[in-house]
Amino acid sequence: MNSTEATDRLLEAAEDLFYAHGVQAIGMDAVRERSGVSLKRLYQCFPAKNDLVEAYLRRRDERWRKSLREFVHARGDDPLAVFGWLANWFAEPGFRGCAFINSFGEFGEPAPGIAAAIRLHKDEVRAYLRGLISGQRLADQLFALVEGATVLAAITGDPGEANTAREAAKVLLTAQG
Amino acid sequence: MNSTEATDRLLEAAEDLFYAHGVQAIGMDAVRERSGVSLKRLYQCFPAKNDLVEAYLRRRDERWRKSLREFVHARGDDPLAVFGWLANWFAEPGFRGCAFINSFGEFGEPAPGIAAAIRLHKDEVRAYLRGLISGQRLADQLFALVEGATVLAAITGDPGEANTAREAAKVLLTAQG
DNA sequence: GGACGTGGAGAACGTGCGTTCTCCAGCACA
DNA sequence: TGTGCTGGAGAACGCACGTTCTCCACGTCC
Repeated sequence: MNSTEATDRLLEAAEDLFYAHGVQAIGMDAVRERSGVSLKRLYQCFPAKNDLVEAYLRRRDERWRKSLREFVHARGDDPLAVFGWLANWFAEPGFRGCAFINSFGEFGEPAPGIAAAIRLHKDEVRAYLRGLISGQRLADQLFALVEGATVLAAITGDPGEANTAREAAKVLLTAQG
Repeated sequence: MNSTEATDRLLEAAEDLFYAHGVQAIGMDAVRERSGVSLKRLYQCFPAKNDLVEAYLRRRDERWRKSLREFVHARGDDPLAVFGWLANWFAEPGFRGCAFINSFGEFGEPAPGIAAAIRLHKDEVRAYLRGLISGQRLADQLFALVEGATVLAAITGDPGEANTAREAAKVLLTAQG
């Protein structure tokens, strides 16, 4: 197994475990076991756990936004499609809310790289919405709805939060679009 | 010092520390030091850390909602006042987002009492908004805005998220109120 | 005054975990 | 065949922390 395949496997395992159970609840040994990569190799790829966490967040950001972008693009870049994508996401088995919000809660004072990854993700999503929607103010309003729906769906376990947010978004788009 | 004063001091210290740094980052010894209550007494009042965490959340829920309720009531129970209160909260030094969302992120699989306290808080806030706003659907939409603004203000550090949400709320209230 | 219960200070214990170290099997190469 | 290198398995180390235990000072009742 070469080094890039090892990092791939590690990131795959890390994402599954960190997202499902929280970063702090998962030890390096669990990542090793799940990935099948030895501990020695693990520390060659990621010198410390923080590095693995940061890489996990950055990779998840890329994949998450790509999935959203493609879904929405396939629907003619209709801003409301964002909420359709959310509905699917919330209904997935194993949905546990936004990995970045969860990580923000998990680390009182995150390591600089981790804090940066969290902020970057939100900045990127905001930028995406601003590109999708004419009117920066309107885009930011929809962004708040997206975040609120995600948090509430995670805590209450009700995927219907996506529809609530979607209806609000529709009103906002109609009134201000 | 009698037992009720000890629990008060403990809860005060726990809230300060848990909210500021996260629950996991704070050891029982830090709570002891800050409260001035001996470890023995601490474990008499709260047999395990989980019990202290749960009590912290339940107390914070009561105080948080009381503060919001009174602020809004003093402004004629205007639903938009909710967002004025948020703006004040976000601008407070030491604001670190919603303690319940943070705790949800912190514990992958929370102890049952803690999970219940988190869910209860959101249920209570939702119920409060539904009482404040005619139209359950509209109240739920505003609830999503509240949660989204809180999360974004915490992560970006920008208290202006309250105004963004407020403007959205105004449009929703006008269109559907 | 002397036995006794109460409560505090802090040591001690057990465990989990991030990180490093030890040891060895397998292999390339002379 | 002997020699060194690579990488894996897993033990070991150090530390943090939840929880319990030890010891002792102090006040209370016979």
